[in-house]
Amino acid sequence: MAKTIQAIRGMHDVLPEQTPLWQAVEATIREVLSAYGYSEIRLPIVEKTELFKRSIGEVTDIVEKEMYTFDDRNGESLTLRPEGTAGCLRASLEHGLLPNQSHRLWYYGPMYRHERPQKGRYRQFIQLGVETYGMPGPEIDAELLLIMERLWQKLGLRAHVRLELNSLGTLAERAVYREQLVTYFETHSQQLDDDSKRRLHTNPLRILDSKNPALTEVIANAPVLFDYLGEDSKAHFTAVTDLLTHLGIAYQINPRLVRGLDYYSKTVFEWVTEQLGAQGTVCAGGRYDGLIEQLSGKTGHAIGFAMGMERLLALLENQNTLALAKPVQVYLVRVGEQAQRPGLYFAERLRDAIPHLKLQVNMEGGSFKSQFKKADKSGADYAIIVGDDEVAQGVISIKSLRDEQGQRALTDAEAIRFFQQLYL
RNA sequence: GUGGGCGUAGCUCAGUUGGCAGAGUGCAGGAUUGUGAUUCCUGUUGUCGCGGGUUCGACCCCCGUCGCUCACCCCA
Repeated sequence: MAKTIQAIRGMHDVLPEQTPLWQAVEATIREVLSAYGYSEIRLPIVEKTELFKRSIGEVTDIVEKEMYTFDDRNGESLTLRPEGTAGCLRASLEHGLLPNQSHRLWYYGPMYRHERPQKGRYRQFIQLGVETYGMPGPEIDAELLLIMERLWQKLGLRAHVRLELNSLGTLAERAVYREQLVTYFETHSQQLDDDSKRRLHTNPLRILDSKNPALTEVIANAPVLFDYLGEDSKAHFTAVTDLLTHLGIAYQINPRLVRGLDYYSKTVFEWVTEQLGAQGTVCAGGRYDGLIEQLSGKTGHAIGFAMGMERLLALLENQNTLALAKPVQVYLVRVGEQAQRPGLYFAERLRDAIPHLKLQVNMEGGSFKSQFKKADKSGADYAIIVGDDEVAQGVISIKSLRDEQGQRALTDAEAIRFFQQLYL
């Protein structure tokens, strides 16, 4: 058993038992996004390493130690995408969707980060990404949150998530604040733990988010980012919160909310839950106006978010709010030499008559008993029986597996009509 | 990268101060020569994660290793 090849650590199979839930969630997501006029964009999973280094930030953990990077045959360094924003923006710039245009886009697919797996954190994980370009005003910030609000409600998860909100200001404003913050923490460095001392040089804003209770006091007395924001940033943030209030979306301002990626500015947000242990962030995002200029040299506006699908599914597994599709509605049992071909032919006629009918034909053989067991296990509503007796009499037998309707013998045409009335 | 817990049948898990490897479930067959889900009977599944050591003897003790899992870090 140990010799058989296993999946790569942190990369999981979604088994048939789980796929109906995934499909239901995916359908709900498409429904909500299309209600707001968003278009799907499909992007490569591999990009040039340089793209991620330049957009995410050279000194972030993702770039420093979590990327799946390898050399192509021509010696060029390539990387399995650790997130979607950079690739989406790259594609949009490359194909002239930017700048000076507005777009509302979404994508869905696997991302890769070489981290130690734990609950809600995997090396391959599926993200839904939503990105919008060309809209500087606070209304698009609010629209993204409205989309999520609507999605939570459709999924029956509204009570399980909380919206936290903050503004990081512009890159320039944050740089000034960052300097002040580093100075402050340096003068209090004897009160910092090892992790925080390390962050002082990598990502000092992260210290504010520390889980160490010993740091509560130092953090509480630290300079507050909001005081360093310019008039424009403050007005933008106020407008966003005002819109949310009037649209009836509950939120909490979290002045210590700091996104991990370098490119964020102004509005940032996280939807968090208490139910997933340490990985409580299910959906997060923010504005990244500066990244467009960074990658293209031209100014622009962008805001988006990403949602972790495995985390969403983990939340959903405790619920029972979605109607899941059955893989099989009707199961056809064939018994006896004379019944094999006629059973198969009838199945095709039935599929012609009801194209979306989910009809499975038993080909495993076996006794009546075992075929009925499989019919029952398939979850089908009805079993169709084609046996030698039926063939001799020119009929098809139909038996309900979910109630006490009993069994009936019908001609082919009657049987087709019977199922048409039920499923067409 | 660091630390804790756990690896026994397809699945969920018992097990013994070191002495023939178990149950439930699933699967197959039968009771019912053509009828599932309930009931009863019978049968079936193992390199006890892998490698080494100690021992007359190791699923059990020791060392190493791999995997899973949870937490730190970080993030969706």
